[in-house]
Amino acid sequence: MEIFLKTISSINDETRLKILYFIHINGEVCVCDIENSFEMIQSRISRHLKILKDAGFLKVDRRGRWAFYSIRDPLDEFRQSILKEISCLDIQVPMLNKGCKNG
Amino acid sequence: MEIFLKTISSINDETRLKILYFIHINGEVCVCDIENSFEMIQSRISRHLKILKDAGFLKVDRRGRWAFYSIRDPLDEFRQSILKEISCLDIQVPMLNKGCKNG
DNA sequence: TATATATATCAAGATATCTTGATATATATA
DNA sequence: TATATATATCAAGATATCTTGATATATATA
Repeated sequence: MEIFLKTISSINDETRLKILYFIHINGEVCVCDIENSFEMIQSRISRHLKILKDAGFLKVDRRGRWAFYSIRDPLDEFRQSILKEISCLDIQVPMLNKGCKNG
Repeated sequence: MEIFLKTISSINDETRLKILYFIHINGEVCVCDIENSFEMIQSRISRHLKILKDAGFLKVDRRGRWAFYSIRDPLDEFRQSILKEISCLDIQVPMLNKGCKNG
């Protein structure tokens, strides 16, 4: 129940839906890529990424001073069905705008 | 997007999950059945039923002075997958306690 | 070693959601 | 017709969530 509600509340926010979809179509990105693409302040992005990660949608890979976020793989069937549904929503996300000189 | 968020926010609440699951296993029930089974005040139940109905999970059938709520049928694939996931959660709901002389 | 960069976290104010109690409306019954 | 019952809706206070700006931490570079 708590895990289910954590999963649901994580996608109950327009900003997080956009971030999740953005990562879904762009693959692995770092925080400042999202920061620059969406033109949102970093603390806001970081907070939403943490929520999506804790809800089981994202994983992080820290390399150097960067944190690279991507869709967790494998994703269980329920989260997959959610992601599929989100993909059908015609969400407007910005182009990827790499904001830092990473690898 | 708005419809998706309305669907998601409707299940982002423990009380509504319980009510939805309760209707799922008991079939058609009226508001006072839920009121008596859950021992919650009527305005609270009414509000949550409206949210679940507006989100596409429930339908109402008004007969006499009663409003009978049940799972909307047919239910689209996404809401079905949500309902299926909720069914696996081992949610504790009270026994059906009919609180009014209907039917 | 000093500085710059990337990220995470916290506090405070703003906004949204939930619960309760009061009230309005519609229908059934005396 | 008057009263009781079932339900919906509203206002107000309580609680949760979101955004911003400040700050802490870790790593890379000069």
